[in-house]
Amino acid sequence: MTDALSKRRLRLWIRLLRVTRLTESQLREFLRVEHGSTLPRFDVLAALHRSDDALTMTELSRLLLVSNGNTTTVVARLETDGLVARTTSTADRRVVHVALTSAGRSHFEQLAAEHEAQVDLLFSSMTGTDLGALDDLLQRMIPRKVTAHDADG
Amino acid sequence: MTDALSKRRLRLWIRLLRVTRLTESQLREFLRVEHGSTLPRFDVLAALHRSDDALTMTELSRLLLVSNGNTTTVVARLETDGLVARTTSTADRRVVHVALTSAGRSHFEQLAAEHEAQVDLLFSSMTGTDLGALDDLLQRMIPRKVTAHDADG
DNA sequence: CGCAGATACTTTGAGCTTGAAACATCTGCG
DNA sequence: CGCAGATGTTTCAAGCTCAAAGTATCTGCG
Repeated sequence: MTDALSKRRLRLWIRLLRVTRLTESQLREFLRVEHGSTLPRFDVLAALHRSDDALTMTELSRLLLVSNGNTTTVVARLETDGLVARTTSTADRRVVHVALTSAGRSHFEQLAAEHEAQVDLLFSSMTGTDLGALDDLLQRMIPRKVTAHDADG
Repeated sequence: MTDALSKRRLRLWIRLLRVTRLTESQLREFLRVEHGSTLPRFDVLAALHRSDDALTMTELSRLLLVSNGNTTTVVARLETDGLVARTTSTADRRVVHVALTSAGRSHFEQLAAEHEAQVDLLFSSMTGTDLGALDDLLQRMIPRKVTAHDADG
């Protein structure tokens, strides 16, 4: 019954998407109402904070799984707001280093604590055991790259 | 160790988001390259197809977890392309019924089969047992609505 | 050195997405 | 009946997102 399995995989994907969207919409609401911010802005700040403050545009794009053009616009806005600073690399003048400003750092640290509390609340039904099991499953769920050739077979 | 649990929940959320984004980007690519279409278009067609072809704008928005304004624009485009039809309800003239056209139906059925195959491929590492376990976990993971009051406590 | 291709980033055009405001219509209370 | 508030949809402004095209710079081969 390979057929049934593929249907189950599809249903699972839909369910996964649903949980993700509901969660995202809650977090978006939180960021907007409490901090006048957005998810993509938060994501950029989080990536910069986690990496001890020095990422290139390309690294940022890859970490966040978004296009390079996208990163440009979000970072540009954050720069306007004084939360990050862009500096052209001296070693390679094509490269732009993006770092948190001190304002950006303190802004994010405040945000991050509340964000973690929100996530904790949203997933309060998940026990330690659940988390372990789910983590294990998601680890193996990472989708393999599908090529045009795969679909032919 | 409530603290550690909240950190684990946060890590789990990040992991979940990552799997979802990777999958979405693969499916987006598939729809774009193979069919010149997009995920939101597919989602609307899927909802209409599943519900035996008669949904209002509001029902559609709720099913897809997107704003009502968003639904308007996606449906408008699908209508332009002749894949769906809008008709004002006679019982309540505020209400718009959206249905697949026959072109839309056959277009979607073609698409759906290939989409299911893609998902099957993306998650080919997931066994029947995995699916059962994950399904169970996701069921309980559905985030509870967080209110401003919750965060105060 | 010189130039061909690779790499880093930005710009562009189109579509998606949101929340809020505007509009149309309905429902129910008096 | 009449109108106040609720409900369904669209419009709007702003921001997000992508892929493709464009610009700047670098690297390595000759």
